[in-house]
Amino acid sequence: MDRMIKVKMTFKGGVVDERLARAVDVGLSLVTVDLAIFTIRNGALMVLLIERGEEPFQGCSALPGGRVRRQETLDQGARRELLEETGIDGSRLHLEQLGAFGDPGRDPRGRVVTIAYLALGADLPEAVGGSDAAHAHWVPVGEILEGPLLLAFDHDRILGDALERVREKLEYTTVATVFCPEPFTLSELREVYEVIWGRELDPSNFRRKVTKAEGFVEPSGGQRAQRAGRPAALYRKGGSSLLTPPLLRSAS
Amino acid sequence: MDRMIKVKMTFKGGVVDERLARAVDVGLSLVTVDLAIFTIRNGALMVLLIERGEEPFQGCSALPGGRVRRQETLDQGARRELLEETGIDGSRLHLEQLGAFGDPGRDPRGRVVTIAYLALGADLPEAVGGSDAAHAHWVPVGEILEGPLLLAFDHDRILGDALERVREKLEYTTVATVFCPEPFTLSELREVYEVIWGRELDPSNFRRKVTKAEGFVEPSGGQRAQRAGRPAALYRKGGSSLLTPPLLRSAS
DNA sequence: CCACTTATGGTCATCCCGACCTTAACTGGA
DNA sequence: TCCAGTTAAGGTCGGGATGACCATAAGTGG
Repeated sequence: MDRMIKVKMTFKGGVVDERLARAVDVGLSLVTVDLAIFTIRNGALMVLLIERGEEPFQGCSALPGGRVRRQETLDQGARRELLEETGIDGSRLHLEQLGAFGDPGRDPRGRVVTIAYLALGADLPEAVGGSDAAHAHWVPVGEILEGPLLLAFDHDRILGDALERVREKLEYTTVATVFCPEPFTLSELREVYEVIWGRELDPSNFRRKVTKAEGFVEPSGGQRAQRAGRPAALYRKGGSSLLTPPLLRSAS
Repeated sequence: MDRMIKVKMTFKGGVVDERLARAVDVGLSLVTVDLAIFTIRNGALMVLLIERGEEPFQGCSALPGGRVRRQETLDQGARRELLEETGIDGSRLHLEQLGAFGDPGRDPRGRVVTIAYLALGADLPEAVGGSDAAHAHWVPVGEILEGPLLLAFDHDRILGDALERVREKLEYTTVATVFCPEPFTLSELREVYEVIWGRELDPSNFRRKVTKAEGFVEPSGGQRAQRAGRPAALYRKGGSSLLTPPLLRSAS
């Protein structure tokens, strides 16, 4: 480590050329954030994808994301990209780091390490503003993971990890409430679990668990008429973030 | 992004100077891996620390780690650093990514994003080989988090996150077995939980849970005499990695 | 007025869990 | 040799959580 290393790099139009590769030999890399943004629409779990306008993977779908800037934390970078892609400020939204993905070769331009984030929200807008997100659209998660559509880079893997993380989070935390616009009914909250876990839950037992768990939901008063049937009571999210006891997905 | 950006950087002796900061404006960063390596010795949870031989934080204790090389995955980089620092090949060892830490200012030399890893193992050697690890030593975790010893960079936070991750992992996975050299007794496995959770568990109830959980441990035959008392039966780790039902830390 | 739908609440057997007791098996000292 | 001490192993028992299921409430539209 005592020798002098000189590196000269040239960037043009976002394309990082081979000279970047030499820089990587001393530990340099591009660092980006990518976002797996989930919401529930029409009874399905949707993820926000953009259509890439440039190489590599031009025309492919990909998770939204971008480079981390100099003065910002990784969380701030994720929040900024979220705002640019969806126009959401992130106050009524759950955001957490998923992990780092940095296999060499995941980006043909050279070494790029991405920090993946998981974002969950209710009622995220259909038409997303911002310059980068001109071709952003919501896609059902089921269609991606089981269909022929392939995502750019290693975004399939990131999406798969994000989905598994969400499923686990529903068991041990109260995060499911962020999928529901307030106030919400217990049926709406139950639908969140059913959609994300892909199986039906007993309405009665679900109600018992949710109302008994301290700080999960609290009655907000009032009722809401459904299309049919008895009106449902309304609830707000409670103060707890951890769910005790947990609501485990059982085999049955 | 259509303009041409030229960056010239100079590195010497591992010190990244201010010219790196300009490179960061286009998304470049140093990427490192840091390892929180835990083992149990003398009834205490220990973490491997090194003494830094150079600025910044010269003389401070820090988690072992280093730069990610060009051709390796993040996991491979972590495994390589692990081998260099401990001489352990990692076959009888649990290694998983903890997360990325990249606050600007966490390293006074400039923007450095580190991918933190969690490593758990049994019987890790006291004297660690390798050039970088001349001053490596095991330190009880309790002394660090509650004592006056401050770690370099943001390694306090990484260590805290790693500790919380381990505590959670014991609840929902069978990873506790990697702390025990095989074959082990159920008392030895119970001590793992007691040391990491910082509370005592009922031996009888612990035995019931562990032996009933599918694939957690399996009898290996034979017994081992203790210093006093009835000899204990020996077990090996089972085939499951998920623990169902989980072994929750309760309030009582 | 009735069929249908959804919400809400209750029952009941089962399983899990924490607290506690009992017995087994071995060590070491009187 | 006998006994106290120690650890392992297994059982009991009440409370709580859970899943399966049933019953009633309270709306809708015919």
